[in-house]
Amino acid sequence: MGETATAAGRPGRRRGAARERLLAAAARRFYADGVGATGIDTITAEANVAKMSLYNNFSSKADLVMAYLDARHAEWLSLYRRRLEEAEGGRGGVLAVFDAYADHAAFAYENGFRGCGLLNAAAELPAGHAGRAVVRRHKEEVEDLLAGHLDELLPGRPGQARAVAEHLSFLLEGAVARAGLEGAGTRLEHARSMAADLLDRL
Amino acid sequence: MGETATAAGRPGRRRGAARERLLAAAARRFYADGVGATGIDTITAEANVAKMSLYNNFSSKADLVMAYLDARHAEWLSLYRRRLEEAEGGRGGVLAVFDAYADHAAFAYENGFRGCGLLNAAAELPAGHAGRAVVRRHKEEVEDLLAGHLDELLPGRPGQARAVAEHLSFLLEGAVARAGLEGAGTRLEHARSMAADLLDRL
DNA sequence: TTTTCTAGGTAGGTCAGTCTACCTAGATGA
DNA sequence: TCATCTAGGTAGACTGACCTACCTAGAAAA
Repeated sequence: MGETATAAGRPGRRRGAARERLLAAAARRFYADGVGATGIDTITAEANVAKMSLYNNFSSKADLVMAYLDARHAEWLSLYRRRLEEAEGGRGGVLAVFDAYADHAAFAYENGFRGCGLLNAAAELPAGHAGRAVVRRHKEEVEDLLAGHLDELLPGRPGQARAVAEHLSFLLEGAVARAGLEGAGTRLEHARSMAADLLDRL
Repeated sequence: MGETATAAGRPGRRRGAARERLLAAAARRFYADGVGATGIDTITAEANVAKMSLYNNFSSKADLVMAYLDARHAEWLSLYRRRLEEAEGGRGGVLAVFDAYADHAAFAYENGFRGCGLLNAAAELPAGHAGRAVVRRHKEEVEDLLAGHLDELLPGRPGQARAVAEHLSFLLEGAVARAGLEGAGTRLEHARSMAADLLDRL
């Protein structure tokens, strides 16, 4: 690699940096190539980190996968909160959820957009794996957020709010899946306007 | 296994049987455990077939995966056609699509329902893989079928028919994904009644 | 001085795919 | 009806690549 051995020449020598670099590299590779298809060596090489640093920071690859899932959920949440700051009212809140997904889709992924990273990971995980529960909770949380905004739009009608929240969460989930197959965000734009129409007709 | 070596005692000795047994075993394991997590040896063992029979019938594991994807698409289509026979009109046709997915979900999978087998496989396949195009075409075909039934319900309004078809296909796709995370068909029932409501309001 | 990093290696397993050597059901032809 | 031929089946060893997980020895940082 022609790199010098001086500390200045190596960006990764900061204390605690290995964990961050590992998580970032794992997120890139897990999303672009899949969890099973990504080996330990690939991740440590991309993170510019020694193999043992992985096992000093995570107890196993499975542990790293769980950290990836938690991080991706947190990442989406922060996109959502940023959108929410600019949003107004229940309608704005609902659309902020859709926009947060669009923001996530617009990231510069190496192999293009491939759908929801959490759902893709869940598809690979074995039946009882704890990671599948994380993904399920993420989807439920998104639906809950939608329900909260709809409560604002439908005061005194919590039943309808929940039903519409489920409808919108299916719409969003389906659009993300289709967008992932096509590598483009068009389907997400459609879903957003479908959601807006649906809110107009409430 | 205590099996005798006589031809009668071995079910797999019929000519051409190896391919069928391999496809059936691959379908079970690929769906329940994932494509990447399922090895060649597992499939041949479950099919009660020699390893060479796999390579006599398929050029590689990738080839077997493609055959699995085609077979699963064909399987869904036959479920749909069966539902369509009992269905009446455009409304019945739309609901037949939803019912076909529910039928697929009700199969006795070893690890329970895990969502759309095609979408799950696509999540594991690398970016340019031909299998991803198969899955994409399957989803487009489903949307086209919906659009055809909606043309019947919305004569002279093909634009609206296409828009509603996209909406319904997202609804269906999202519900399947959520149902797969939960291992139950409840979400699919909800999606079906959402679709019925939506048709009533056209 | 202690902690955390580094490079690189090792152990033990699993993977896809190939090969050899043999077997058998069923079509073909006398 | 019987002998033969052959496509497609069998069991299982084997190769080379890759996987996770852990280890070592020394450098760097705090």
